[in-house]
Amino acid sequence: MANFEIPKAYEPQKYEDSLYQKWEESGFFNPDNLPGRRQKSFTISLPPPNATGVLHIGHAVMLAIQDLVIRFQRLQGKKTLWLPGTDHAAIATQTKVEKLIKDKEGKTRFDLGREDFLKRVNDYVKKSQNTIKNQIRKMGSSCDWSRERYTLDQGLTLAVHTAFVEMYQDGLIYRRVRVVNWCPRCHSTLSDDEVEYRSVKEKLYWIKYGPFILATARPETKLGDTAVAVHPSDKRYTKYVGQKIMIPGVLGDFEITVVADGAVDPQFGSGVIKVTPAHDFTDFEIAQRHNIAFKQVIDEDGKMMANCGKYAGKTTWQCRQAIVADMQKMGLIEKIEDYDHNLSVCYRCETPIEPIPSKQWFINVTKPIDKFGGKTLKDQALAVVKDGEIKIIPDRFEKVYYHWLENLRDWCISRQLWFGHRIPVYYRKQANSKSETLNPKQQEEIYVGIEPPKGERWVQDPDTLDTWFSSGLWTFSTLGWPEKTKDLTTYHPTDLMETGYDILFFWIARMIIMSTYLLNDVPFRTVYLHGLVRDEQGRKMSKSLENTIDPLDMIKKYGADATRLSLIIGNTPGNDMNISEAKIAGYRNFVNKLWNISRYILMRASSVQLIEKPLQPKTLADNWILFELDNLIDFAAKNLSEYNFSIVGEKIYEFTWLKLADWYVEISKVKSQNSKLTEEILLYILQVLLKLWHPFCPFVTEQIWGQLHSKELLIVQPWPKPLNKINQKVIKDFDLIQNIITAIRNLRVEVKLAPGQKTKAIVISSKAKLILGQVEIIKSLARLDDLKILTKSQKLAKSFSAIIAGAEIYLPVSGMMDIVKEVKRLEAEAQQAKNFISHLQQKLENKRFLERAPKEIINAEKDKLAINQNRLEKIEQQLKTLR
RNA sequence: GGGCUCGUAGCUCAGCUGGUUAGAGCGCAUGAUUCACAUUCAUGAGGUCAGAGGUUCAAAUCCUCUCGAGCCCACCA
Repeated sequence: MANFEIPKAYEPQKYEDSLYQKWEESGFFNPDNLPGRRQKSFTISLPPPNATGVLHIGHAVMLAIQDLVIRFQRLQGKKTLWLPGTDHAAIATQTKVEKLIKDKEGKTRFDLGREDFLKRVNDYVKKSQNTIKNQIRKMGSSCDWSRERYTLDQGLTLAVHTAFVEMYQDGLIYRRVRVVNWCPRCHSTLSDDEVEYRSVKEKLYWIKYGPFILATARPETKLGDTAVAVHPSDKRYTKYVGQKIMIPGVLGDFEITVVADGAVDPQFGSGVIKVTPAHDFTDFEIAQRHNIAFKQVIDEDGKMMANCGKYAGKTTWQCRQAIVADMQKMGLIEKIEDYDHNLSVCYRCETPIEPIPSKQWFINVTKPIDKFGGKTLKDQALAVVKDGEIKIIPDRFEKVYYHWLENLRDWCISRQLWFGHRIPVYYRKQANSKSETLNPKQQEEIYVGIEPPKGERWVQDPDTLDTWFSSGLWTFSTLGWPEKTKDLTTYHPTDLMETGYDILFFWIARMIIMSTYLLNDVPFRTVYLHGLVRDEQGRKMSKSLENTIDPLDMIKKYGADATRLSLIIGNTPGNDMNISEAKIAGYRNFVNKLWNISRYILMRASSVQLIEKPLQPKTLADNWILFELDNLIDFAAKNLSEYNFSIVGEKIYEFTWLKLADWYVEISKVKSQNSKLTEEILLYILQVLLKLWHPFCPFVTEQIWGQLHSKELLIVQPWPKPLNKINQKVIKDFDLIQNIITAIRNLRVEVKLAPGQKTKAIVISSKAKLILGQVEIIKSLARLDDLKILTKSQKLAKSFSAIIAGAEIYLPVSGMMDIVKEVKRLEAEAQQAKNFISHLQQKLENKRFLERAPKEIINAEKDKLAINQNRLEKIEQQLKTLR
């Protein structure tokens, strides 16, 4: 016995923080400090959480998976870099701070002014940024904090400006008036992807429209109508096409043009639509095709403009009520129907979107780029996935990606937010201008550059860039781009991008677009998409349902290792997973089991040391467990490098608990097995197992490793190598021994023997020699005081029996025996065997089966038949004896 | 309207490119506690693999349809 004490139960809270500190101090999170010669690099860019965020279960999955991969690759001898950072998340952060100020002081950002407001936001970010970073540490994430970045820091800002200028110079960034998604609350544009849809019950108004009757969900936009459109082949309306018609309206008659356009569905409604070019995307396009004027009637606050007469100043909703009432009075409403409608809302504040015309900056995704041989941004982004330069897991998302890209329209990148990267564009104010704050967008003279231009009267564009513009550069801006740094050449392209499928478009696609254009290279080789985490009933977690699971609570209660295991095992890529506290508690139990297995091994070892020399297994059990371990090492390495995490976790779990703890450890307690070799084998298995488990549950494994008198931490150990010495036959042999033991235990329960009570047993088997060799083990694990082994069947006194493949087992009767019950049990078994035999016989009599099935299958079926026929025979003999 | 995922024991899920008498964990039942661990151990009950067709010697696994749950995309007023 070793002369040290290990606590009976593993208490993660006692060790985790100091272990993390030890790792950080070791410097091994930084690839530059890793020991040994490491040629290949392996890089992951951490998807940067919002700087003001707090760790939620979604982050926890992401961190668990990425840390698993990075730790595995580190054990594999790679130069591993996991680069962390935070995102300024322009719209999310600004919205959050605006709300805080509104709630506390009742002020808007406009009350404070740009400068003050930004100061408040930056202070808030600074204050809360450490929260998320420390929470990332709590998960055990082995990321290189020395390379940590923030999307608004100096280097990344330079990258953003450089990217903008380069794209502008290549003509890929342009400014134009178009109808854009406008959030009246944020007071900003949104990209198409930042718009979400809510299905709502609304009204559909059928209105009389001059000679037409048509339906609209938004009668207030009638004030901005300039045309009516019908389908070119719709004969009903041909006579009107090209005409200008006066339409009676609530503000008097107004003139519209009738146009024919393919966008109209003649089957739908009356086949006529009113065209409001300024406040509808389709209508804007129709108007452009037919050169129709547009009339803006809704302003940036979502209110009706001065040109709307008595409706001016009303919100669109108020205006709708008023205008409908007025139209009803005028008899212009034909009917009103209930209507299920998709309402577009802002993805950050849920405010309904108003399409309004506005002059904004866009990225042209369909312009041929000279230096790429005429390929467009779209083409390039499509090609790298189609050509397999980037692999998406699971691959079904590749289709989703193609579909999105193929339908991508120009990306609106300017935002009227204050928080974010200011657009590096400057306008020259006219010298004679009186106004101090002249709207720069009306100026003609423009300068686009990384640094502000020299000279007088230059005013910077007030707008900021879409937050996804800067995160699109994340994989390389964090490595020093636009400088040609050593990090950039060493670690880019990154190897893995691991994130939720919900930001495939927002982020993954944008990164690919930006990287293929700016670096002429992919940002990453593999994309692994995880699913959403839901509650145990599969519901989305939300505060209102009170079903959220806070990973920090779980870490406190069950430990980071258990939390990680529960998020990885049973989780497959692309599919949502359900999680419950019970599941986490289950893995807490497992972690404790691993702890106690180690405790047993360490306490029984006469000297604890790393096993470096090759082992020579002696017994059947030794050979068996080492064979299983060898298989496990290979299986784990292969599948982890292919990103099959769950199955690997399950297999190591099965090995640890069901094979090692339940069998080998129990066998090692048998007196006859008590040898120095057994101790060494146990130590060896432990040392291998800790390495295999380390990527999954780093804390407990590192803590146990600390007992093994290793010079170096577990985190930088080499991945284990299989011994490759073992004979396959041991599996079958050991199987028989296991089955005999289980069968006896089974009989003991059947017979209601007290667990502590020893009994006698007789085993009849052709493999008597094998069994004889394991007699001590069988006696011990099955609690026998005597085991008789016979080769041939012979007449025995009445006894309980278990007939298994390869052996007959008899338990002599002590006292009275319920013969009727025992006969019943055996008859049931006989019947089962008969059914199976006839099933096999049918199969083997089928000519087509014999002709077409592969030889191995046929032979396997024949073997099964023989075994079961033999078994049936034995059962019937026993039945005869009993009767 | 287009596309995708899922439907296997009471619950959560494994079962890959078709070939075991369909598995695991939790829960449940019975029993066990000096001897690493009750955050434990032993044993057991529980499923015609959503339904219907088809392909095949062979289908939970491949194809078609139906039903049910959910997600994504789309300019249908």
